[in-house]
Amino acid sequence: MSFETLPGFRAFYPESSARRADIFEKWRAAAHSFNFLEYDAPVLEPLELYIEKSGEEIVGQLFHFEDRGGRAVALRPEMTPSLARLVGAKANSLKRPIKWFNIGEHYRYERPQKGRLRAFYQFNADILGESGASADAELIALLIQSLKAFGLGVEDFKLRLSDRDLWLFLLAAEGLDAAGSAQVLGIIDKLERNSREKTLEQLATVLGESAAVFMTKVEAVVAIRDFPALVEYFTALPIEGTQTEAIEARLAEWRVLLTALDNSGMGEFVEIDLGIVRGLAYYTGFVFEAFEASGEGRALAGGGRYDDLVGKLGGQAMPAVGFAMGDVTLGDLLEKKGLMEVAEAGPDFIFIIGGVAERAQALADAACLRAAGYRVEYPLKEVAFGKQFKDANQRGARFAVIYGSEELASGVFKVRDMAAGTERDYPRTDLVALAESLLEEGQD
RNA sequence: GUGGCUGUAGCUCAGUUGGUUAGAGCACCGGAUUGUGAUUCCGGGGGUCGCGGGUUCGAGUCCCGUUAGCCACCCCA
Repeated sequence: MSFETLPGFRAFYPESSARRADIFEKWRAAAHSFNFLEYDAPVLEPLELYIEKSGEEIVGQLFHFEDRGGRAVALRPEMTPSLARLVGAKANSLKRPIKWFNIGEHYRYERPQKGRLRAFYQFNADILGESGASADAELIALLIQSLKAFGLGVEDFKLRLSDRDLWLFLLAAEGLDAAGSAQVLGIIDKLERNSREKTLEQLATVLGESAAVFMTKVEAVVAIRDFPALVEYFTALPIEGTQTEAIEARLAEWRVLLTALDNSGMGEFVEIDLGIVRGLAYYTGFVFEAFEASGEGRALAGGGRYDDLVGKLGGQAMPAVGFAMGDVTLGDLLEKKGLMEVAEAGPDFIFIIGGVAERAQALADAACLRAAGYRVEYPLKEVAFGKQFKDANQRGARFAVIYGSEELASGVFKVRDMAAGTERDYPRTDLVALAESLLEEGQD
């Protein structure tokens, strides 16, 4: 009987494990630099948690089953519902703003394809308890920094920024209620993927005869790329009274957001693009997605404001904004750009052991250096000298230390710098101090 | 869930119109090599040719099914 890895799941041999560790380290370092705190939640959750957030349709996309206690459970497909529950449960005692992040594996029962697997890692970051656009700016700055940390620049990726609130003004002007608006946003979300004819057809089912006129408005809005044009378009809308003030207020929020991003040095990555509205209906304000600069591929990261969700899932209402970044699309991009760290570091020291008699001293020294935190390797069986050096070379050792009868007889610590090819004797005094100076300064 | 393409050693691949015991390079292990590493030489392990069925005297090769991978659609939290 033979077994294979389940579809859409990956095994991590040391090389890919090293790459994954590198990605996690950079994500974590970025989050820490913005003073986000790490949290975690169960991988297995009540199925109901996801149905409550996303509706019954979600069940078909989940790994779910009934546990032996008769509970309907699911492997987490995303982090946000768990986060909302955690925060909601302690809402009154948590210092705000709450800035939290998580790096964890998520599971979705979907057909694997380019940039999408069934098990993948996500970096989630959220700011809760602050409704102002400064929070959106802080979060977006973290998102951009998290990508820059890999050496990616403006020529590699961009962040497409949009706003569902602005869309709602437009839709209200068309006389649409909440349900109709949600429907139209769903159509706009697919604008890029569908033909103009198909989009028109879909709009007509909601708007009837005004669909064609509305379509031209949509095309004008989606073409806007800079803030002055955005202001011009929305202040010129034929809308009166309190709505006009609301639009003014909304544009002021935009100003706060864009100014903060410019001041943080992130402005160059941001591109206004109201074509982004994001699929599910719970987003309430700014929404954004990061893409490869060429526009190819799936989104590198996506997020937005969700001011109503915590109240719905956690009981206690709380404004929130967050993003998620996956390891699969990012890994593909890093690979393509040649920015993927490939190998795990080699050992600091490999011991070359002459024979059974010399092994005792080598083991004692290895234990000493290992206790001090150095990476030390030695052969587990008796092997010819030449082979040991060859092996040390192949394993990428920084230094080889020779344990032969001559060295032990004369009481020296003979160290060979594998890269330089130099070899020197050192007195057998403080090995840890010697190791430290060798690794810092090398061998003269 | 739907469709297209592809499955021969760990990896990259060869394998003639269907014909005996399925090969190469790389990688791995051992040796030449009992005190010095990237070269060289020799040897070795590793395959139910993705799996199942069919056609045939005979199938890695042809046909059907299935499974997995890749890609696209649906969906994308």
